[in-house]
Amino acid sequence: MTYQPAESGLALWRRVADAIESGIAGGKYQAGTRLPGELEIAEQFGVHRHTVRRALATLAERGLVRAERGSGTYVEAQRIAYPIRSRTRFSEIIGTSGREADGRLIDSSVEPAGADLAKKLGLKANAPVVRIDMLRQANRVPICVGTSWLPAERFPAADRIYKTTRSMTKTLAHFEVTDYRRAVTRVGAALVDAADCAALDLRPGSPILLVESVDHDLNGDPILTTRARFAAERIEFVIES
Amino acid sequence: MTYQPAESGLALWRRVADAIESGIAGGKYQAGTRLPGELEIAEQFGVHRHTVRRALATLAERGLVRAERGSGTYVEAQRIAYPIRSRTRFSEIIGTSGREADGRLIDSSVEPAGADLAKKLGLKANAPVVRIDMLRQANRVPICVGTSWLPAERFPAADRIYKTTRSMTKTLAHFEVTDYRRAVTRVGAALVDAADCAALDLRPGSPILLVESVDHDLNGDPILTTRARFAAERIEFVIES
DNA sequence: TTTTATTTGTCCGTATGTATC
DNA sequence: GGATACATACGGACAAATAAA
Repeated sequence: MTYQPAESGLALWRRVADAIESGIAGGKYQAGTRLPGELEIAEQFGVHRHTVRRALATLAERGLVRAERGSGTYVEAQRIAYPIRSRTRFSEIIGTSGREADGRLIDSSVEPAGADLAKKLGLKANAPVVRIDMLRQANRVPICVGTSWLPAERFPAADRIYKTTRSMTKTLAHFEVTDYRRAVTRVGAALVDAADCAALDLRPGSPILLVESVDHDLNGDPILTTRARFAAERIEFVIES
Repeated sequence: MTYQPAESGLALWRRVADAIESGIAGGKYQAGTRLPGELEIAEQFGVHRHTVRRALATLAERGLVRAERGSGTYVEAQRIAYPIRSRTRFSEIIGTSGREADGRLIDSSVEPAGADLAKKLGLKANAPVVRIDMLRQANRVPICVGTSWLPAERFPAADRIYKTTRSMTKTLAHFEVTDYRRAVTRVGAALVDAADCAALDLRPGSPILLVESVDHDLNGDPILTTRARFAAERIEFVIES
């Protein structure tokens, strides 16, 4: 068990970290602004600069702040809470957070489904699917890039509908699918690649969240599967059981 | 819409990628083994090396393969599917996948809860909590490091129990909590820091999955909250709705 | 330890089909 | 139709890292 100062029962660096975190949560330090210098914070708490550095390091690891050598430590923007549940709609989620959702079609085509894709969508191998590559934004800030696939027989020219509606929900509604349910979601993480780096406006080496999902209509038939990359610094998934 | 060779309706590099992916899924290329060289694959499909490189790049982005300059391209180990549901138990999940789960206590103490922690656990500010830092492994491979907090009044010396049982489920059972439920899970991503880098046996700059969770007992009272960092290359979360 | 061959990474270029204005 | 931009595909050269002789 760790050494603990007798007076408080809490390691110094944890107290400093808690205080700074409270300052961010309470609005004392606004997103995007610069924190006081390490020496200044140290003086303020009456601790050594190393203690402040340890506190800042834990906050940086959790993505609350970002240190820039030679410049200072900055408060990161709060991540958008992105709930994953039976009813998961990008536009609804972003809209609820008080932001304006926007989708943009990057590319599309009709292709024969590979083995994996055919299985996910319950199709025969090489059955035609509509592929839609898209970029999704909240308040003009890119949130994710991804690819969706729909059965081409049931949803012919879905890509053209998406291009005008800029919303998957509206696109499906065009085909009389008024409601649908998320069946399964898989979440992993990786590093951004060069192409996504530009599309998502991220620095090279930034982490991204990989999401694979399958949606069913109300009869339980798969209608849509998506593979998306989210900017990890802007999003946090929330699963409520 | 993209240019497509008329004969097939599918871009060449996509066909190559699909074929290699099928080879991995079908066991033709086993995890950890080396794929044929780029030139060899190119000859096999009758395409240019650059076309193969594009196919491999997409597979690498999804974490299926990993290229090593001067050596070759290797099939990555399949990520462990880690379901997130009402009943989420590390040892059960790892055990079900045919692996041996193990937990190790790194550090612990009793501390006053900060504002955020007290709220999550439904305690008064500065109420004492037991903090347990731990490392969890599957087949001796580190999977995650994290910190759990429990109300100290209800679970006195929970850290000592954990140290011997090496399992949170067994620790809670010791306090007559035979069952508990995951209430909420938050998932983000970041880069590994120096300390976790060593603990998780990762290369610097590797992505990690950040997980914050709160568990309730069957009365709906919060009993446990955890903040963990998972090695993204070894784990994939699965949410079924 | 040094050399050599192999393999991936990066850059130059050319040609072609498609989409957009 | 023309001009432009972009993605695909091929060709070649060399650098950098690795592995084996």
